[in-house]
Amino acid sequence: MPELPEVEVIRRELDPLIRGKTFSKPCLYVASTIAHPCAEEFTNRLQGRMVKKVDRKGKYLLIYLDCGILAVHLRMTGNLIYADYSEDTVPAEEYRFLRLSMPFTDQSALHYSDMRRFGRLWLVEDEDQLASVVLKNVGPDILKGLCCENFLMRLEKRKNARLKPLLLDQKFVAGMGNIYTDECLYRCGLHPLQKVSDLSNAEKEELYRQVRQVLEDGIEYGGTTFRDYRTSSGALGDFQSRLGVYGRKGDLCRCGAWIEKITVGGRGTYICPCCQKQPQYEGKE
DNA sequence: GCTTACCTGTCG
DNA sequence: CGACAGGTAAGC
Repeated sequence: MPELPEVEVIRRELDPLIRGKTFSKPCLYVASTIAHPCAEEFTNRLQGRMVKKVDRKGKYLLIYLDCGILAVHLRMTGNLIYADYSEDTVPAEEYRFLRLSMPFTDQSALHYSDMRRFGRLWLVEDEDQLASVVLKNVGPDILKGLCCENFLMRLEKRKNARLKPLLLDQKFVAGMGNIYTDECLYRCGLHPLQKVSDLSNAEKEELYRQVRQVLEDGIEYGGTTFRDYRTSSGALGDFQSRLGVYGRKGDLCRCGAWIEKITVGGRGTYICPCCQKQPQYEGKE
């Protein structure tokens, strides 16, 4: 479900809600939800821990505790739900796919629900373990640790890569997913199968700008709700109304051409065939 | 690289 | 009924 903007919207909402709260005993309904350590150790060690802040790297939500870090990856359909029982605002529908409940010592709780069960949580001891166990294949966060020079250097090392698979590679840069990658390339007028080596310097710099801009726009509009995405208080995103190509096969582009759907790297991919020209490569393609 | 696997639901 | 879904890891 979520890409960087959705996780960031959740982070901004969740941080003031749970900062300073202390976890009581969690209740785990689906053992596979916990990636590290084992289920029993996870619940034992989370109990009694106090939330210091909620952070993020790429698509990982990082809940810093007075001792250790709770990391969450929502994958496709994961949802974090904040519930305050003195207000009772969360609709029962949100609890259909409940996998883990993490109550606080007051009358509130953080729940994890996940229809497809792909999402995972980790509880690690410190930054070192976070880096080696959770974030070992995660590159710089696009909106945090990535200046233009760094981005251009990284592109230089991946000259032969095609744009869409590269942007989706979290080790290259962290945060882009299927929706925002398509939107980004559409805005740049670049075809997803284009190779890095064919870009001009100006196009590379524009790619850097748009990679960041499309994510910032997504955050500004509260994320994209295509199906399951909700913020931690159950709100829907609004960026879906501002998408240029994603999910819009058959619609008209500004230029008057029909938006098409193709497959790139096994992912459904939306393009304007007029604004994003198919690259013509010689030989074996 | 590509394919498969992990899961469950929805849409055509 | 098959195809597909916002993600990633593993195995050719």
